[in-house]
Amino acid sequence: MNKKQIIDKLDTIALYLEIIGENPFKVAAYRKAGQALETDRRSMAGIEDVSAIKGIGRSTSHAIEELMATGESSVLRSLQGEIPESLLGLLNIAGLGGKKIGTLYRALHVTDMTSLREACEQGRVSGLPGFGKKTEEKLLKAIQEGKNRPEILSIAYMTDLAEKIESILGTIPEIGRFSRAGSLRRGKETMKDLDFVLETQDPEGAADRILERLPVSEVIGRGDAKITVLMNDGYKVSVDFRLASPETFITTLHHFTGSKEHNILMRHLAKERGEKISEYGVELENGRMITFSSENEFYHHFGLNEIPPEVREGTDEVDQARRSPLGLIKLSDIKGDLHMHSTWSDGSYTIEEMAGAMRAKGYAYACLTDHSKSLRVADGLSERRLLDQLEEVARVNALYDDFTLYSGVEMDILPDGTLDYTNEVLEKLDFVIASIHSSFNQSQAEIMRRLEAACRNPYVRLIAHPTGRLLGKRSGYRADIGRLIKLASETGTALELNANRNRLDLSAEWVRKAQEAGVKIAIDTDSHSMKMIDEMGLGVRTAARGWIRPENVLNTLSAGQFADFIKRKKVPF
DNA sequence: GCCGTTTTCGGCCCGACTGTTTTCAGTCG
Repeated sequence: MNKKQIIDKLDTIALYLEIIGENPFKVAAYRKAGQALETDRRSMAGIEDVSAIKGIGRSTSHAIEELMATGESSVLRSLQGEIPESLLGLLNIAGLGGKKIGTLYRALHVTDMTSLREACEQGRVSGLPGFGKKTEEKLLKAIQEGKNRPEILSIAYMTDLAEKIESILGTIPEIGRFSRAGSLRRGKETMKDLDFVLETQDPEGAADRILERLPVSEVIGRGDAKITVLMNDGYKVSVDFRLASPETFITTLHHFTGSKEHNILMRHLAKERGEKISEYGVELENGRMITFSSENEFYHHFGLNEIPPEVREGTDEVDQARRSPLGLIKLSDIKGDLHMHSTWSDGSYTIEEMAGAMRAKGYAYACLTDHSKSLRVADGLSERRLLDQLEEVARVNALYDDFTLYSGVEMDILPDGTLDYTNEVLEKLDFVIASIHSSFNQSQAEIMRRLEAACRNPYVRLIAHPTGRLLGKRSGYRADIGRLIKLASETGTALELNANRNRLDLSAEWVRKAQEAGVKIAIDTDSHSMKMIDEMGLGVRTAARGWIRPENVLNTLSAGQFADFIKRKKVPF
């Protein structure tokens, strides 16, 4: 059994314990043991003694060892004998937790969605202690809605929705500063809901305006400090608005950015100092409450270097930040964009317009990388047009003395493993990207043969969007990314982190492994329009999630360093 | 169930909101 499977089993045990009404700390202990395993960066094979890990004790280490040896757990088996597995599914229903499910099972023999719905319809639920008419109605509604609401939505979808919401929040006079919080602010690829923190002196008025101006389909909850609504924008999405006073804005933002696990780490740290953290501030030992003007200041108070939202996942970020600055990549480290398209293939703006926009962004250089001839749908360039394009690149370059446009191409790796241009053509270009746009259904061996051919070509400097995935839409081709990282390292080929919100390809997890292997990363927008140039921020944040440092990113090189890189021949990393 | 140069017992992160209650349990994040 691999680590992920073991963690899942520990979580399942916790769910069972929750439903049978076990001591909540015992429930939490199984979850914590799982988290402790996840935080440990070693593989299961690399861990000699699981009980030596903090948070894993006698019982949990026994369960883990059993799972490793046999794939089964005696604790889990006996729980499975006690109550039906189908009850676990009920935990997905809003408003139901272990206690209530336990009551429903014992009193009404409810075992799954169907029997719960019947019990509600027959009015038997409202008679139970702790349940009432309203609960019964809510449960019925939650069962209905659960069927047509996806459990998680992609960062692409949620970013679009967040932008719409923000454009409206900006028009509300009762609201001062506001910020995204939660998973979206941390840059997670998928999430269940949206969170915003709003600064206001008039919570009542702010809440009224929000409900008037946003397309809200239902108000789930409303209090003095927060409102929760459902917005219908194709999917029904739950959105939380947390209302904070100007003084408590930063601590509230920190609290609702999470993650929950990160907050727990921070509160432990506070507790050791005799202090207490809440969304309202930090309560000192003498009882005085203090607030902060930035999150940076908040972390400094605890003797920590700043921890960006992207790595607040409750792993070891607090320990790391205590030792030294995390040194993660920031948007301001980016000096150029190495992947963009113009009207010569499928872009919407001319070469001159795109170059001007890149320069206006403050970049020192950019690479023009239109599509190659085989990508007919994108009007890929023939050898003739590609060579003609060099003249236009030279003309545009002559316009600037503080910006360099490099000539390049995004060349297709064909299904048979050959490349779309000969080396005689490629050697005339400054920067060659290779990527797969066809025959996604090939076997892993065939896909890897293509990627290997590209890596071994002396002119290919970068593999773009290495997995071909589209978040929430398609999983990509069958690439073995572990193997690709080895090939990239051997051949000195960089790997892309494509910043497009629909791609984020490679993912944070994979770029982290690439960095560990010494492979350089290029964070590119793959812009087809001027607006898309701004997607760089999301790419950088995804890299930060993978703990990427600027020195491992190709497009953090200064103008001079990048010019040298272009001139040099490929060598292994 | 786990943990400890404050402790081997008694804590375990903290608060909002809802619906059920007449002061609080359960759920959620």
